[in-house]
Amino acid sequence: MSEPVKKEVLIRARKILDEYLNDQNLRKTTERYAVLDELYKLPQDEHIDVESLFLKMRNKEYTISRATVYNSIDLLVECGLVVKHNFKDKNALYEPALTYEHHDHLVCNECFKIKEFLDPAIEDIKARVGESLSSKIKLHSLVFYGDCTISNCENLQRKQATS
Amino acid sequence: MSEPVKKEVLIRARKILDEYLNDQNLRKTTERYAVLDELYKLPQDEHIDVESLFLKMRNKEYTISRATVYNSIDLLVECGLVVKHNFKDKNALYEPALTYEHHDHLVCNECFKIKEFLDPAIEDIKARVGESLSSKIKLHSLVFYGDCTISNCENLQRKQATS
DNA sequence: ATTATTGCAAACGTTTTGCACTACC
DNA sequence: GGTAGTGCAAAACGTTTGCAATAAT
Repeated sequence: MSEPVKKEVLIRARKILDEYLNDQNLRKTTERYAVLDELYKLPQDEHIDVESLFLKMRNKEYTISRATVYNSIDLLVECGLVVKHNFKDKNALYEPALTYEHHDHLVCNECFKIKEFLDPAIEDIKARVGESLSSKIKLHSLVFYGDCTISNCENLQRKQATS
Repeated sequence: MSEPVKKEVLIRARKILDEYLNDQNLRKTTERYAVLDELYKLPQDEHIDVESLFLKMRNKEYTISRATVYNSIDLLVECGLVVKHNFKDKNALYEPALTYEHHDHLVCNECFKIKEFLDPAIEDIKARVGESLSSKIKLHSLVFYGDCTISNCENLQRKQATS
């Protein structure tokens, strides 16, 4: 299993949030930092939805409301500390933004496991398209959906075992 | 403004639906063909959501229910005649699949206009990623989000005029 | 005639909102 | 002390579901 983000990254993320809240004259509430912490504690390839994050936090020391999880996570997306994904047909999923290089996602059609990849050619496409359609492209979302070709995929086996 | 799909394409689409319904032993209801027709009447770069399609059809000769629009459109996606998109934060949007070559989308951050593009390098990325992550990639979704660099973008002006 | 499909309205799950209360500045 | 932000519950929103009525085979 992949490791959660290093402590230094979390510290850097907290600092960025500090600055953002200062700049925007927003208040430094414990809830905002708590949501940041929880998201940055996720293992590398895990993506979480708001409801799961809410329940997870409720099961710990936190007393936080659903509405505040929604508000805080939106704020974290705005200041670039968290990335929001809208994969096919699913609720929004979130992951920390500072942790690793920018990456894209491959969703398995069979077990729904999400794998990450990085292919620099996407930047070339972005440059060409931005040029030809007169747009300064800020963000992209690239998702592949495929069938696993590993003969006994552990994710699929685990999924079958539980259903 | 772009033109709607040529009549030949619609005829071809209807034929494919015929065959699909035959093969699957499903019934040829007027509603299924009506939804297909309406979607294939859209101008090239227009994408529509279920509610708008439902209202549009209700305002015409059709008497169709929301549930049937949902059911029919799902069926059309399954048989490959219609493509479903999940752009950031928005409801699902649909467009006819047979009309033009496969293309991807650039969403304007300012006016939300959706432009289409085609860059073959995406297929190279797909091949590399499929190989390295052991997946037979079937589908992809590539969306760029950018700021328009056209000095007086007509879409933006139109939007500002109405707000 | 049989039964898949429809239309409607109610139910569902996620997200947003309104408002009184709380805690940050 | 003033007000941004919270918690809660209700509302809103897109979508799905159950079921009786309808229409395709």
